[in-house]
Amino acid sequence: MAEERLQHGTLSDELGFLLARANSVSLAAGNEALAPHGLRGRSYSVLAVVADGARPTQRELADFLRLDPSQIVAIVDDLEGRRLVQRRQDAADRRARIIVATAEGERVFAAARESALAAERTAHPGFADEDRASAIALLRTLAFPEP
Amino acid sequence: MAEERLQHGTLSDELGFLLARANSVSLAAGNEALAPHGLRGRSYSVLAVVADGARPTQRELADFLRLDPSQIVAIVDDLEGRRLVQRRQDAADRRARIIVATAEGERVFAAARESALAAERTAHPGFADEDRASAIALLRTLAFPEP
DNA sequence: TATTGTTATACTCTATAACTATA
DNA sequence: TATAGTTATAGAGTATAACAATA
Repeated sequence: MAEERLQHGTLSDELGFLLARANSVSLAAGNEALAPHGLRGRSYSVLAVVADGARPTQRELADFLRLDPSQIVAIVDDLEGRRLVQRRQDAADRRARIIVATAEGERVFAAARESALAAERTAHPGFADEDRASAIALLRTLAFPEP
Repeated sequence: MAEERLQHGTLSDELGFLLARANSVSLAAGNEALAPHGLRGRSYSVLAVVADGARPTQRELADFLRLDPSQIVAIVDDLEGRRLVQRRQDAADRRARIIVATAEGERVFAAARESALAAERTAHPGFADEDRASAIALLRTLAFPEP
């Protein structure tokens, strides 16, 4: 197969390319696993933060997930329309909306998370459990670079 | 800042989320660095494979970069229009087009690669050189999962 | 003045299907 | 029948600017 021949080129030494390809593999598997729950990668991420009880504002979600605030509006509109999350007024700052999960939102998230983690394992076989912790630590340094 | 508080949630244990965020950080820095060369992440990747002398067909590029064949058409059209690559007939299979770099394409790639690697370093500070080799190895297993 | 959420818009990327020419 | 490249189209994701309410 051609892939093997091309794998030894200069691109395979670039973080950017490897991250893009690994993300593509992961996202394809993730979207497929999340579809039965009516979610995609982005809406799953929003629901995950909210179901965690973090009570984030939309702005905090945008910063954390690296999505534009206007994208958060659309995602929260969708999730709210399906009664999975609610917008609450922030008592301290009346401009801000705090997003919380409904009981149904927590149930959907718990089921979706099972599917997502299973998909992660099948999408990345040969990725041993003992590697996982160090891999997560490494990816955190790439995902949250220190200024 | 809110980011620190949210960083301890369940999402930060998921490969998919960390890959998506790391890729977002990397891509933003990469696109900015490549813009002066008239390239973006995807066209840079195509040019990189071709400038390597790999002589891939468009189908091989699609598989390797995980882009749809129709996307390769558009990217090669763009690069060919700017005289950075050429389409060649494959003598063995007249359906296939082999993509090769022009001398100008090799020059543009060499300059772009300098910018891309520099951007990689600034986008991911605290990512020590001694870590890099093992990180690359790890990301390869995520980017090219064994079937 | 600056920030939060919102609306609007344009552009890029992704996914699919169909067509042609070759195998 | 199947594959390589191409065209077309729709949907998802990204980026920017402007606005009202509030700080």
